[in-house]
Amino acid sequence: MTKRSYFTTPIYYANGRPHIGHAYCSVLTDTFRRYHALFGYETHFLTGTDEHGQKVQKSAENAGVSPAEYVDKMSQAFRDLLPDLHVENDDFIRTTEPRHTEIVREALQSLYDKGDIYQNQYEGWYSERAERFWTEKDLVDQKCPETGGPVERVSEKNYFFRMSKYQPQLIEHLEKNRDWIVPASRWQEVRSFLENPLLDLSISRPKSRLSWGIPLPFDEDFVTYVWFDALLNYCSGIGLYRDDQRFQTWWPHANHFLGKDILTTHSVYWGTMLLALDLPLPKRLVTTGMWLIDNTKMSKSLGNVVDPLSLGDKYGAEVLRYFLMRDIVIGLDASFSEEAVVRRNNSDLANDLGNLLRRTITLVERGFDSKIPAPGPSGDEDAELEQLINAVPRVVEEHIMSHRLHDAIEQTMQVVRAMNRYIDHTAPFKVVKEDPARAGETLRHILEGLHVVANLLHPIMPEKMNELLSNLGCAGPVKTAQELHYGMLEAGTPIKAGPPLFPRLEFEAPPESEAPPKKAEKKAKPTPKPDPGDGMASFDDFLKLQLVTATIVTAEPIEGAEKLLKLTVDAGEESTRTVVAGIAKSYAPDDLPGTSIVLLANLQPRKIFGVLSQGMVLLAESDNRMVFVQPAEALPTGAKIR
RNA sequence: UGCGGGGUGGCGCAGAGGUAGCGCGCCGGGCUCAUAACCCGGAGGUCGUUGGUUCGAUUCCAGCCCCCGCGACCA
Repeated sequence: MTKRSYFTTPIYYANGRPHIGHAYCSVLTDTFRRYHALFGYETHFLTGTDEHGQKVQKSAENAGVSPAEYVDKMSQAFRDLLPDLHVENDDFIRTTEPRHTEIVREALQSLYDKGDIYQNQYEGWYSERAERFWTEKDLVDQKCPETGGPVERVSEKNYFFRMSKYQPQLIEHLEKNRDWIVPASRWQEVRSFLENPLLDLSISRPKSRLSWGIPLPFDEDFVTYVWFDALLNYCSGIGLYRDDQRFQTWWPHANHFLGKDILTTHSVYWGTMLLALDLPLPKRLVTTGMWLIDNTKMSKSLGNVVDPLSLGDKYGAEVLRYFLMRDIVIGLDASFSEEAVVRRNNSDLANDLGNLLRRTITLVERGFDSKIPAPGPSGDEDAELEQLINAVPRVVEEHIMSHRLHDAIEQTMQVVRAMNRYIDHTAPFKVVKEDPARAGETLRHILEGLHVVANLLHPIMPEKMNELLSNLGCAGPVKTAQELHYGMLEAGTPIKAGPPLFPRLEFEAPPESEAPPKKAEKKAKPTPKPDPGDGMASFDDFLKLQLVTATIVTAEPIEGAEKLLKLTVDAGEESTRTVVAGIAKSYAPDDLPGTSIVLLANLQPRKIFGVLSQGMVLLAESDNRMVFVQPAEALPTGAKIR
């Protein structure tokens, strides 16, 4: 029976540029695909971009182009990243392609026909300004909590997917398949999520508000929203409803790789969708952790987004791949730093592997006319090394099949370390003078070991390992790991010396951070992205702030909040404002009325603890005490501060 | 208060019911074929804390403390 594996990454949302997280997931999936191929599986690898939705529509508007033009460009950025990272995908799907949209419509229609999609009135408070609905609870003084703008009661048609109907079946599947979700802790998480009743899933948006989507086949005034649009790519991409044989070939062997942040959508939403569609569930969900930057989540607003392309340029795609695969345990978070990349390159790749290759080849060049030495007398340590070399392919296979990639790599590198020990102990560089045949035999052992190691690391660093294999006089990697064993190199084959395979790298600290951050400072919130212009605020920047004097009229605690007070302030306007301030630890509410303060009047309103705060009170902080900033003498309220 | 993830030698991380491992770094030695690489030896941990289950827990359970992410205590 043919062994098969079908691999997917999430389709990436075409509303931002690729970052290290995308690169990681793509490389990880690619690595597993290559390992499975090495272990005798036929493989198929699909990735792509998710291109519909509000954000894309809006970004396109902002950019002054059509959504189609916009996503063409963004999708290309993701597509280009793949070859740069030596990712070899078989297919790249875009959710705007007819081969996808048609399937989505057919799937929706079939669910509609069987009654799993139903229409219902959705009633809520719609904020024109925020372009979204709020529930009664969200509202603040009957205003939009985000913008402070008006909301209106809107009742509109909406289509729902009967997700709740499939909850028991999904739970059953989960219980019967303990290994459905990797790692096991994530399986637990999903199970506990399913202990609460599922709600049905809203899957539509009226075209009047969102035109950039796939129209519902049974109601063209609506487009489908997110779930059916995006998740179904995993099936449309392999021929669902179009090429049954192809679909049957791959779908039962689906391995979805995904970040832990989208586990619920993939296990619960996608799971129930498939049950409703009478399709089998994917074989496995492999949930990855996140790369943290300086122990903080990477985010645009912090300005710590790591660009995989520049890193690839700087250190080489394959060094980056090795780092990403080696320095994180699948499912756990790890912290990313360039320094760590350099360290990993130098210790594992340059010192251990590259240097071993180098010294071996030099010895073969000098003592054996650059040809693989003929077998010679064996010594005490030979058998042990041979055994190790022959065992490692199966060890790696076992680890890979249980998604323990870091163990697989570690075990492979152990062979390299063992060979460094071996070459030291057998000392061919010495022995060659009195017993060339014996020296040749020891070198053969190293070359054979390198051959096996190169094949086993090939899924992680395909080009570098091809180079290594070519140094050993091999045309390329083995077809499958089954044939991989000690003794595959032919005596007399010319070996080729090349430049160092993995040069040592120097870590250059970025110019800014000459002082490493102190431990004590770690607690401090990361500072927001510095302005491009050297951290200085321009005069114009300052003028944007409307600072005025004001007087506190009333003050009261906020229920449930420890540090917050709700203030009513008079800023010289026709009506007073409500402002929330974090001063409950420093001031008693009763003492506050009449206090003059400085108010930042044009701050974006924000709902805090159910109270809409319209502005910010300027405070100075000292010893954890918050102290009002006040004018030096009494002024009328509303006086401008410049 | 909530949800999730953590607290293991100087640093970065594995691990798992039976008296702790890996890499880096550090100290001492060796080698000279090699990319200041490689090899040998060494120092260094009461596995956050307190109870419980157990013949036995760092590994299981409960409480507590601390850290990180998300969220309503940030405006």
